[in-house]
Amino acid sequence: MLDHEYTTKEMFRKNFYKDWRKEMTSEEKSKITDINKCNFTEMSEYFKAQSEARKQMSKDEKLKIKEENERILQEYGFCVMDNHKERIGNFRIEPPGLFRGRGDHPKMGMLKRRIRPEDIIINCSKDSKHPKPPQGTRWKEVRHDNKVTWLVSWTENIQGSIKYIMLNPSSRIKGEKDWQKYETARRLKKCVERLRAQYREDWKSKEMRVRQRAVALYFIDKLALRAGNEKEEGETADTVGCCSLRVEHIKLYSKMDDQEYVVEFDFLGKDSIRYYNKMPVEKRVFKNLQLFLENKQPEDDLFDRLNTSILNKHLQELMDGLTAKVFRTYNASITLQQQLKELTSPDESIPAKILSYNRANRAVAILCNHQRANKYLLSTCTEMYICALINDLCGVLRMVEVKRKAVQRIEEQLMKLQMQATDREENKQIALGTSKLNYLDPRISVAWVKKWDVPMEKIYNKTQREKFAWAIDMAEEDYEF
DNA sequence: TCGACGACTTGACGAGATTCGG
DNA sequence: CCGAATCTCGTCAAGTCGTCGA
Repeated sequence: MLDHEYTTKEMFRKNFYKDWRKEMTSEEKSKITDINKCNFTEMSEYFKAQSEARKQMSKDEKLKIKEENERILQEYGFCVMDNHKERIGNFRIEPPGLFRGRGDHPKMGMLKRRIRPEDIIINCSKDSKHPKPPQGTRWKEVRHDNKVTWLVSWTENIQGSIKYIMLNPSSRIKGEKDWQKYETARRLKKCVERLRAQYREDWKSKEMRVRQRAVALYFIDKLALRAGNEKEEGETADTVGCCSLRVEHIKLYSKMDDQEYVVEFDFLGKDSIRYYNKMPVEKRVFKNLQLFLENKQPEDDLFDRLNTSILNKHLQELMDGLTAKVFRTYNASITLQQQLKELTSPDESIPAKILSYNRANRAVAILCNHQRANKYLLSTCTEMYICALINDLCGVLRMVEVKRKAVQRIEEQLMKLQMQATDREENKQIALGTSKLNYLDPRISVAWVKKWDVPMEKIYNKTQREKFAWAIDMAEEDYEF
């Protein structure tokens, strides 16, 4: 880990040293008294050499390893559920190591223990043959709970939370759940205008808790914020979502440039990814926010009469199965559908259509704030490279006398390059994967692909096609979210 | 109502595999 | 066929949300 920045952090070193001491013999304890005097480079070099050796392996050796991995997958990577052989998601146990939280995590550097058979709970049906524990050991428990989907669980020692082994996204049980999720979002589509009218009405309520609820819901709907559960202080990095926003996370401007009633958001969200946004809001929202801020300190809750449990109970009353996160799914999917309609032109080429698709996908990723670590410098180099390539191609086109077909091929290649360059340029800050995998009803994409005769694999790779098999099966070109 | 706990989804990230131009 | 660029896929942390008992 020595190469990584976090090993220089005080918290990381302190936590690591504290846990390390617990593992020391008394002799080591008296000898090793200061982490800053410890030199780990020899170990570091050893592991670097190992990874170098791995890179240098011959084709044959690499193939051997690949075959061995495949054998392990075949042996441990599958189970039978309801008479179907299903792929298991994460069948390898998590190895020990030093915990790396994200952001400013108070527990970074702590020792993540090795998991032993005695930590493991197996969950299977009574009559099934489950894996035996290694010789001379035993499982913590073997149970038969058919109300849950996990096959194996254990308790992790950093946060004390439970970890699971579950099925792959391609499995029936995950696919059905996914489908259900999008069906709930589609039901929201049918009543969202009613709900919007309702929360706008609630902005005027005489009850503070109702107003707070209504403003929070407006943010969740309009900005696709997450619900924002309370977190235990000192246990995790300090991040927030909608309901847990604090006074210090927003700023109000009655006038900014040419806009009125602007709210500026600046906070760390999930995974300590920064959310920064300036949004003009309606006057009534603005006035409410001013009211919520009255007589509060920066570290006070913005919505002091609200939490996720209250909000979700309210939502449940408005629509069966409705919770805060459904808004993210709904808004992401509806945005994709609208954008696809808007951006796709019937007579453009396949590469151009794919660019349109990615642009629509990108609009959603931006809505959901799915950012990518900034690799600007690197990208700039590739951009220059691509520009050079394009120039070369143009030169070729101008200078050389070639047959019609060849010209056409080069032109196509040029256009494809340009499309890809544009795509890459626009993609620098934004990661499309998460929204594609978790928020976009796959049937929208399937329908689009069928309608425009775009090959499915241009949109979904192999794993994605497996995960969305249900949708590929189900959706025709006229599917409407 | 409140907090703890349990189950499940969502998320960034990086190593290794694959692709592609020369 | 080689090396760089890109893609894929696994990993595991960090969320959401429901339930349960006091």
